[in-house]
Amino acid sequence: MTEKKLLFPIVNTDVALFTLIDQQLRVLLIQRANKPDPGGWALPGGIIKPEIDKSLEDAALRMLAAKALLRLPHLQQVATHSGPDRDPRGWSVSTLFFSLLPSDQVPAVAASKTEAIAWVDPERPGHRLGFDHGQMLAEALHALRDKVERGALPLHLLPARFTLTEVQRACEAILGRVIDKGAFRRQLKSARDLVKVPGAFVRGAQRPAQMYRASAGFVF
Amino acid sequence: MTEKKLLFPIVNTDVALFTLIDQQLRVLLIQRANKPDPGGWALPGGIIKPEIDKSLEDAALRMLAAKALLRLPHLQQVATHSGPDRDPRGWSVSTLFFSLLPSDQVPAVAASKTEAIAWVDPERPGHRLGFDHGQMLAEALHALRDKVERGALPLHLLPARFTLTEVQRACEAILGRVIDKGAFRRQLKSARDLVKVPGAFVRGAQRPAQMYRASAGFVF
DNA sequence: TCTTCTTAGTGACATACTACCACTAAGGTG
DNA sequence: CACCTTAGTGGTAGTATGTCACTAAGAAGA
Repeated sequence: MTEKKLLFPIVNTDVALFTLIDQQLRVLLIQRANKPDPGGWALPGGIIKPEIDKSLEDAALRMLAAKALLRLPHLQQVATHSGPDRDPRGWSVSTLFFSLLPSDQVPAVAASKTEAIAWVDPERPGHRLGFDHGQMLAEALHALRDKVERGALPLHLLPARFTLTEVQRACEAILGRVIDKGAFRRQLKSARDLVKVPGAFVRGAQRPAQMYRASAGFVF
Repeated sequence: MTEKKLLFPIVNTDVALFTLIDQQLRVLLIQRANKPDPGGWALPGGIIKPEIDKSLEDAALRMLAAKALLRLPHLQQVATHSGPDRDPRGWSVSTLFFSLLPSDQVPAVAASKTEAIAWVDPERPGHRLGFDHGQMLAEALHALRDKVERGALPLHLLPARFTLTEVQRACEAILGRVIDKGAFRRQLKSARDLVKVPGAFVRGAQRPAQMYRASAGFVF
């Protein structure tokens, strides 16, 4: 570390963007093109621009929008990391968010000319993560699991219409364990988060499955 | 807002410091002496100093230490607020923490020459709070309640040795409702957070009460 | 046409947990 | 020594949850 530390802290955001691919939980990593640690893999994020961002959330959404995600259905703060050494450019503050991307919108996330992307298993990212992003990813996953464990339904991972079994599979992918169908559906009924879509069924080589959508006042 | 906005965001911390006074939950407010909003009441906090602080937590502890609190037993992040207008000095980022002060250390917190202090009911602060500190206080209280509701024991609010009834009163003060003694003590037993202090009893006009202390590996 | 297979969807039971309440224990007080 | 107060324990009932069995409704194939 030979370069001079900045006088003001660097303020940036990072997002753990989760989705489902083949009913498996995946998180978005990007391969850095720019100054610190070029070629390294990291959570998407970057330095905020006070002249255009109205908040940290705003900044995080702006940076993801640059990666072809116009509207994210959800963004939740996890924690803020800080310190003089976690970013080689100097004293930095980084607010971590997690977000859920509907599985049918995965193709909308594309690699740019300069940055490669990868959807990886959040428990075994494979790529060595730069900065303290390994720890951050673990925290984001923990926050997501905790929320689902407490009964929140990760409907934002699914298309606008879905079956109850799809909701169950999404929860199982997040929690990493199988859930009993009967008990799970009991919970779904007691919560008021789901509404039947009349006449909409998924057909296959079995009994058709009723489709549902998130109720009006649903918040994850 | 006529003054020019700063180019870099202001980074500061705020702490909702809770304690028990007469078995009631109280939070520390200070009366601002300095530049923005002099005379207004706010949560203790301030701008970090990258040259001496090693993290946001470090900065928060340093500012509280200046108010005669050398060692705080606990500090937990709640959320980070941000935006161009929440602080009149310009675009700012503020990380909110909450902390618990043992009730027997309340006298150690003293007003300085320039700043008055007040211990107020977090649900009805009485004083109008500046910035967005009203909202922040509500969030900190919610985070504390949520944690206790999920079974965490607020032992840091109590002296090093305490009775089971004192633990129950502390939880009741936080949650704002009475708790059944039988059910509460069952929970205490199943958790492994408490250890009897042999031979230590509190005597009064009734059966003596066994004293306990936090177990070795206890974390709030 | 009818059998079989697969997943949707419901219900029944045992267990675990918890709210509510009653009871005994062990001091002090008058 | 009767009585008051709080400490501490245990029991019961109602609720929530895990486990599992069963029926429902289509497609596929003999």
